[in-house]
Amino acid sequence: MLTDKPYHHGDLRKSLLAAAEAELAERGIEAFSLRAVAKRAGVSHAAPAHHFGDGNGLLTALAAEGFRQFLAAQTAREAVAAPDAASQLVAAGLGYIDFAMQRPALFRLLWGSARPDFGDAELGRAAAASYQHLVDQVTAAGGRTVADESAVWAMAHGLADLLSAGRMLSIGSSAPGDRDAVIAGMLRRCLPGGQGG
Amino acid sequence: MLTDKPYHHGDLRKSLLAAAEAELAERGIEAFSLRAVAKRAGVSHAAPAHHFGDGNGLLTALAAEGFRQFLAAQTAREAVAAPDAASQLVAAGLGYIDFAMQRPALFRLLWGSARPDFGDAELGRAAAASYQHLVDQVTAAGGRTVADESAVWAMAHGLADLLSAGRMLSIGSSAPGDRDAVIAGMLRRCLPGGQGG
DNA sequence: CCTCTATCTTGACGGTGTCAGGATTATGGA
DNA sequence: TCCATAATCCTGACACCGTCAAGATAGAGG
Repeated sequence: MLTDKPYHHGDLRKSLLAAAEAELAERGIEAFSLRAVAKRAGVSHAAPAHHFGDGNGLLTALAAEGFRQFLAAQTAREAVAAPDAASQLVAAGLGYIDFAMQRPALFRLLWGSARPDFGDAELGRAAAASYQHLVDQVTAAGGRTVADESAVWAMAHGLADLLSAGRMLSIGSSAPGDRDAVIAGMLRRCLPGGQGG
Repeated sequence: MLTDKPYHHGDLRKSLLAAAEAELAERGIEAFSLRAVAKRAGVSHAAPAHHFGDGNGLLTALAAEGFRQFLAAQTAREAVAAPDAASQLVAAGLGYIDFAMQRPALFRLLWGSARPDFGDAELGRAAAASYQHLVDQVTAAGGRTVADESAVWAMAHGLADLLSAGRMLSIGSSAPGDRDAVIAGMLRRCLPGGQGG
């Protein structure tokens, strides 16, 4: 059928995920509305239930996809960085922060929301893959202790959270090139082999 | 009148703030309900409006009070730390993280929510005081650059956010004493005078 | 004592998530 | 080809939510 509004959507699941991310970006996680997502996708208010169960189910699926893109942002930076382990680890941190600044709403969903079900298998795999990547990078850079691993992570995450929320204006308002250099310097302070810990 | 339910509450404003924090801790910011706060305070659903305007107004007032306690958590750690500037700065970081772990919901309200009105005068003062304290501490410790200031902040904030959300189990699950030592070591990596930046 | 104001309640409105039941379309075996 | 079955989507309903309007009650000041 080629009417204006076919009863079956085609790929509603994908459309709903895209609409959900757009709604998230425009209204924020705290004003997220399942009915608004359905309306944006041009579908009835109860349609999402057949694909995701409830609102948290939709956000769980979106978070799983988000974690994959989060990891991709890190590997994208690594691909254009120097091949030594330290540079690769710094590049991963820059990718971590890229993602947070370019898609702050999604970053919030991944790290600052209780709505996704982190017991979900698919989300669990995506999140674990992203964590494993961190561990591998730190190990390759000579990290041995828990502090080695946690330090770079916390530094990258702290910068990502503060910058994406617009709370760290001193760095956030500078030009991207300068910003990268400053951030890289801070990440390097946390590389394995630092004092303490 | 000494009946069971006097028409006037006495200090409803304070009761509502306490009820709001309890609701926040139990249900999270994303499920925060103004009516539930009113019910917990034993008052009608529209009563909060007379003291705070709307829901965001209540959360704005709660955030202002939260920032004061946030700063107090830092100075409490400083009071029992060595007097040199570096130790004081590390102590402030430990207090930052104490607050996040002991009152995660409130920490989320301060740093991860769009609901408080950060243009509000009282909240602005409280937040600025907390930021100024950081700047003073870093300056006293010999910090000169933006990176000096941002590095300790980001490290403390990253640890606080990840630990309070239960995402950094390697450190979060260890005993408080050991945890403090590890965290202090990581904070020291970010002290002014570090390489880079 | 009486008025004025602050405080709190009740009632209503539209919006939201979720469930039940019905309508429409695709699928796969006869 | 035809039809039963499943998948997909819609309509309607319910309780809860935030907010506004209007009324009731209590305190404060002349």
